[in-house]
Amino acid sequence: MTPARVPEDLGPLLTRGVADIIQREELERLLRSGRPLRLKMGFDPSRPDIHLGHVVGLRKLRQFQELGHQVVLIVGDWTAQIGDPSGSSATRSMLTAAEVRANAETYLRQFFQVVDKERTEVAWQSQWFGPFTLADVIKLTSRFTVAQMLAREDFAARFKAGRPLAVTELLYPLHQAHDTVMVRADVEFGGTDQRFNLLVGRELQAMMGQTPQQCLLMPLLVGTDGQQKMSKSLGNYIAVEDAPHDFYGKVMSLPDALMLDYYTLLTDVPDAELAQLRADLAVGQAHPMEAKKRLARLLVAQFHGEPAVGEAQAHFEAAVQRREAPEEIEERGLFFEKVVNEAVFANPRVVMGGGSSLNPDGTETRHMYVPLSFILVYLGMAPSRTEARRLIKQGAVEVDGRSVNVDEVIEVRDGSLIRVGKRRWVRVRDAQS
RNA sequence: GGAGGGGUGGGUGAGAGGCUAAUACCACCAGACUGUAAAUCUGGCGCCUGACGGCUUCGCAGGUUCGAAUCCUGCCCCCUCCA
Repeated sequence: MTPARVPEDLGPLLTRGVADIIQREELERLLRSGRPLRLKMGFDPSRPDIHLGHVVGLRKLRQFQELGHQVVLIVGDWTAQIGDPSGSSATRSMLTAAEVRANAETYLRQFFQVVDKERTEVAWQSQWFGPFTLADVIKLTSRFTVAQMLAREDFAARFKAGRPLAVTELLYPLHQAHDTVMVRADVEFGGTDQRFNLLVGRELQAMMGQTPQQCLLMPLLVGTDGQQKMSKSLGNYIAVEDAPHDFYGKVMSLPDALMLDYYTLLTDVPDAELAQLRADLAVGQAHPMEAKKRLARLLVAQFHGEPAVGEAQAHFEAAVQRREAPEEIEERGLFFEKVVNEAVFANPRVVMGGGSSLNPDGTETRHMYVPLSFILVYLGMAPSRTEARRLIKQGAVEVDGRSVNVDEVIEVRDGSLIRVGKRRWVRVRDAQS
């Protein structure tokens, strides 16, 4: 086994993007020993999409790999098939074996965008939990007391408050600890919210005669809302596989206050430079927008490659900053005649109509005269006429570059361009059937 | 098995017979401003109606009332505590 490289300065590795290390001295000692370490990280295959929140930890893994350490990824397939009644959140449903496999595949593809595949071992939890019997479960659980489990603050809080706490939830940390024992982890990586689970791993290892793993806790990345941790269920996430221009846009929509966290946790921009940037931003020397654009470029490059950057930024500048109509506008077909008929039927007192006019080049253009609110609903740009009217009243709608009054009967031609809000555009086509 | 608490608009959560299409906060949508989809401010946020106005909503089904999310009955579901 080739020994791991030992950097002179362990500082950056162990401080940047690290919230806490349990037994830092011990971890340093291990790193200096040159022995390749087994770095454990688990994942839940019920959520296959990797977002930037996960990337924080993956980058840290990668940094360790660069020194020659080995990642052991635990696929939580067994747990995922059992389901998770955790906390107040809706019960996570059970997945079938096939779903788990498909999700794992997706996950791994994204995982290896950051983590080095050559230095990764993938372990499936069902390898050891598959043959687990009730006797094994009892043996495992008998090593712990309820009081130990209640040491976890959120368990204790819920218990004390009389809120539900499922028995299986108490088992979760034990599963994870057992995983640790099975792969003989030297270091386990996880978010700060995983602290308790990782600690249980240490205890179990000690009981089993293994050296307790060191725990590397990563800060939780705040999501695009600027409030809560990034998570798929909160919808405040930026997925690794978001299309480049979407990805770029989402980064730009981050509250300014979050920028430096993202720089720190997700890029390699040196600490000194970031300190300077922070100072410059504070006194107005640096422009927040420029700083954020740079962040967006760095991240797009990281996940989509350098070539995608220019296009993503150009798209943002045109669509958002200059509010130009996008290059490609979605076309939606309407059957003009039918729309007119139905609109007349609904509002017999309003004068409407349709027809076509001759163009200089001899072609014909069909058009119709109908209240705009109808058209917005037909186009799916508003869920109801009431909502459509609201949008129009608020001045959010433009047809062929003209703003419109509420329920004015307007001319819509085959090819008309309709804009709702700042960034929803549709080109109307007469589908004629 | 016993006792108690609760189900309200996307979420949290007020309301306890008319003043309530239903407080507030969050989310969301729009507008203004700007440096962006940041921040801030303003407006909106059931459906139908050009508008006046109308209609349908508070777990489900009935009932009492001139009038119910609010009271009664039955049912379904959730939670807590004691066994």
